[in-house]
Amino acid sequence: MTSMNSLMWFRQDLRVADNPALVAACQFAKQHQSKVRAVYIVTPSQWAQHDVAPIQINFIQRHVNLLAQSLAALGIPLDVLHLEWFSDTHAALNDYLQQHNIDAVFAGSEPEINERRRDSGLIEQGLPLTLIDQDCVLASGQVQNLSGDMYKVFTPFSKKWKSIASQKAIVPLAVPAPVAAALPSPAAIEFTCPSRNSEQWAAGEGAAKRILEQFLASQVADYQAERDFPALEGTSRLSPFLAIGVVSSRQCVAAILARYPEALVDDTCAAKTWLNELIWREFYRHLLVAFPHLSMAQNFNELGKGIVWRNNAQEFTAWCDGQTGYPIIDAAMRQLNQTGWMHNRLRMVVASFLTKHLLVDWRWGERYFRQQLIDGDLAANNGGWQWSAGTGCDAQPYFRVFNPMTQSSKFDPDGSFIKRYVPEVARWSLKDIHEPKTVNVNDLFASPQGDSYPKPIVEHKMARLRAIEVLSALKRG
DNA sequence: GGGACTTTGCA
DNA sequence: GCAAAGTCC
Repeated sequence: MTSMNSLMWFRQDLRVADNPALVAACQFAKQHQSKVRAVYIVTPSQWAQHDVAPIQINFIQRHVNLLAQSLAALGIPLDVLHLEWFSDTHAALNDYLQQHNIDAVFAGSEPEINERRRDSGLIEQGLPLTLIDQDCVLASGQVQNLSGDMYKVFTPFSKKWKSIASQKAIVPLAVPAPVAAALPSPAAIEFTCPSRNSEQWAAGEGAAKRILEQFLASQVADYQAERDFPALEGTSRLSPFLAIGVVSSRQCVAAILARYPEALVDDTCAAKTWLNELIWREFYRHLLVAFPHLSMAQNFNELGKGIVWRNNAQEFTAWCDGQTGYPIIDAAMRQLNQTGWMHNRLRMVVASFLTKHLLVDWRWGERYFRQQLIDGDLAANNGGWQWSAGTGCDAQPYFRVFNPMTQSSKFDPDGSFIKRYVPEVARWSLKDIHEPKTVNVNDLFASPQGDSYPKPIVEHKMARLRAIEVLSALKRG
């Protein structure tokens, strides 16, 4: 005899609110008057291969612990399975299903190729797994151009996205009702993985909800004006939560619509710029599903294969360490290294500098970002890097090379962000901070301890022309 | 400070 | 024909 229990398998959807797979698991159990269990699977080797940042792993661990508590209140026990690779999942889940008389497994879909292969493999091998689209407001494949294909340009995608979304009720799902008596508070769970303290970030669905509400109440209208200034807290700072699904994009869009009901149809809406950022996220996820080679470190645009990267290892290390001699670049990289997060404007600036000025393969930078970022997300990270390198979709003309000096004076005009992370230049003039001299007279300020600051690693004008020449030669064929 | 530098998808 | 997170002169 079978007891028809159900299993909720949590992955990148670490929340009990607006979680359609969890709701499905609870409904299944209710129909069959049976029980619900939940699992989270830790795969250190797979994560290492995917370059998941230790700080993100720590953030996930904190949320799995909080999730276990929330689920206990609903009468759902959470087990954490420690495996190594995705390929170990089938055997482990099969055992688990037998052990607990489980007949149905529910999980939210994920866009990355290894994750999708794992899931389709499990289904082929007979695991009773039901995947439910949950990581986007509009599921991959639902936003198509008139030829029935995925868009390759953001603006028409976003227009179509809004027109479809405006026809739909965007209503987050409630937390499911308890399925059984509350369970005792679960024991703390620790992953056997490299970990790096993420306590600088509040954790939990409640914290994410508060950040979202506060941002919408007081900042979203100024987002367009303030989002480009790293010294300000002008961005939502929700990316770490979105990346692991502590908050869903549907919750974010619904929260926008609660305050700005016209957001999807009125281009002058105060929330439109931030809404567009959420649509960028969906765009990149849809792209990852439509073009699986993006998950495999390949150029979106075939032409990218022809770029002869310089790939100078010392220059790459200087970039990673924040020692390029361009204060804006170094401040940005040090923010990443010290906090596990970087302001979005600066992500574009440093990516342009690495790929264009230094001609280092965008994959090197993309990988380094994933290794450091608390909000690491393959789709968005890859999309952003390829956009910067000029190998991506939404093609920018190849001669667009960010000028680090212009970007510096435009977006950190008083140098306050730079000085926070590059104290060596604190006493420099603003002009020198924004336009570091190739021959560095500021060495005079170096202290006897030797905390001098490097001269610019590359001269802008030469590097710009060099990058444009490499790319234009490619276009000429 | 406005136009030139460009390619490509999309309607 | 329009647009695309820029720079240069």
